[in-house]
Amino acid sequence: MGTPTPSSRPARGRNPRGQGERLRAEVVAATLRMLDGLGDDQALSLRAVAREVGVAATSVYLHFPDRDALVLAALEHCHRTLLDALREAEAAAGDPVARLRGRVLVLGAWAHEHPGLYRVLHASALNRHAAAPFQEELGRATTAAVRACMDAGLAAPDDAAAVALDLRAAVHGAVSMRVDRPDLAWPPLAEQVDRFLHKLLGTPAPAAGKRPTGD
Amino acid sequence: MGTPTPSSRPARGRNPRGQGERLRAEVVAATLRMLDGLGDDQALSLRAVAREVGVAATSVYLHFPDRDALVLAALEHCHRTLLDALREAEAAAGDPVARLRGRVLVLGAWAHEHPGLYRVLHASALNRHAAAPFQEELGRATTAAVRACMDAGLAAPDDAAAVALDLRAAVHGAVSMRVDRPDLAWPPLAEQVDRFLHKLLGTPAPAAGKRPTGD
DNA sequence: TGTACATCAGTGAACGCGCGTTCACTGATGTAC
DNA sequence: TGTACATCAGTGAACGCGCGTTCACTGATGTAC
Repeated sequence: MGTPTPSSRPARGRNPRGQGERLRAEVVAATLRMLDGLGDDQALSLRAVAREVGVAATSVYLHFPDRDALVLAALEHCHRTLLDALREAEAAAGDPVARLRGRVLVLGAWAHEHPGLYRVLHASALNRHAAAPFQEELGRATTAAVRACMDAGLAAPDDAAAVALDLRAAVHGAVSMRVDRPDLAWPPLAEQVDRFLHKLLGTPAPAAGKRPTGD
Repeated sequence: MGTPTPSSRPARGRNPRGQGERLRAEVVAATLRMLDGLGDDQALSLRAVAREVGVAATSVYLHFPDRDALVLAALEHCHRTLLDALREAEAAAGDPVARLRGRVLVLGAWAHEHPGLYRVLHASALNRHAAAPFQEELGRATTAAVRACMDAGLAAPDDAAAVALDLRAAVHGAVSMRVDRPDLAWPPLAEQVDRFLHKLLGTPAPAAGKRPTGD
C-alpha cells in the first residue's frame, strides 16, 4: 500500500529523452520531505536525498552544482508554496479581519503539517540570505492586512507596521512553541490567535468558543 | 590578546591529583561556547570540544559516557544558569509589574548575548526531554508573576495561565525573530515588551520613549 | 533505407575527511609496610 | 627511611562509517547525410 519500503525501492527507470528535468523536481520534493523530517538543514545529506529518490548520488549533480544549491532550491520552492497558500487564504475570506485571520490560521496549519520545514525556514543559516525576499513579502502582506482592518474601522487606529510586527511576533511565538514541543498539550491555536487579534489590534471580541474556522 | 589562537593553544597541564573534576567543568564550558556559536546541537562534535579545551578526544570519556551525555550535561547547566538569572532579576524589582517586566527583559538580554544557545534550548531534539522541568519552571514562574500583577490590581483580572501563555508566546516570538535574523533592523525589544504588557495584561500604559530599563 | 555520430540521462568506483568510540598505554603522585 | 604498589589524569593509534565531490564511463535515443 502506498509507498514501498525503502529497501524495496522501485527500479526507477530513466526518464525519456528531453524529460531530464523531471528528476530535478523529484529531487527537490525528496529534499523537502527529508528537511521536514529532520527540522535541520545542516543534517541533510545529498547522499540520503539520492537514496530517497532511488538514484546514484552523482545524479543529483546533473541538476545542482553542490549540496547547498540543492537545499536553497528546495527552500525557495517552499517559500513560493507557502506564500501562495497565504494569499489564497486571504482572498477566500470576506471582511479585512477575516482575511487577516485567514492568513494567520493558514500559516499555523501549514506549520502544524510541516513542523520541520517551519523550523528550517526560520533557523537555517543557509536560508538567512535566500529568505530575505520571503520574509519581506510576509511582513509587507501582514502590515497591509492590518492596515486594511484599521481603514475599515474594524481595528483601533494605530501604527500599522508596529502592530503588524507585534502580531507576527506573537503568532510566530505561539506557532514555534507548538512546533518545538508537539508533545505538550497546547490549547487550540485559533483561540490564542483570536485573543491576539482582539488585544493587539483591538478587533471586536470573538464570540467565545464558537468562532467559525473558515467558510 | 586574551585567549590565544587555537593553533597556539596553551600547553594545558594535567590537573593535580584529586582535581580531575576540573576538566569536566572546562569541557562543559567549552561545549556551551561551541553550542552558542553553532546554534545547533546536532552540529557539535565531541572532537571539536576536546580540541577547544586542548585535550585528547578520549579524555572527554573520563567524564561523560558519550557525546549525547556531554550535550545534555551542558544544556542542564545552561537551564540552571538562566533560571537563576531570571529569579534574580525578578527579586531585584519592586512592584509586580516591574518584576514581571524584569524577568522578560533579562530573558531577552540573555538571548541577545547567547543567540545560539537560545536556539538550541528551544529547537534541540536531544533537549526535548531534558528541558521538560526547565520549561515547566519557566511557565510556572511566569504565570505566578502574571497573577501577582492581577492580584495587586495592576493588570486586568483574567485567566492568569492563559494570559501568561500569550505573553510567553509573544515574547518568545519577538526574541526568536531577533535571534534568527540578527542582521535586520529591529526596534528595541523593551518597547515591544512594554506594548505586550500593556495590551495583553492591561497594565498601565508605559510612558512613551522614556521608561527606565532597570534601577 | 542505412549508418555514423552527437546528445542525453544516469552510473560506479574512488578520493580524502572528520566523526564517535574502543583499546591498551603512560607517567606522575600518593600510600602501605 | 626506602620501596613496592595502587590510583589518578590523561594519551595516541586504530576501527569502521557516512559524507561531498570528482572522474571516466555506459547505453539508449535521436539526427545528419
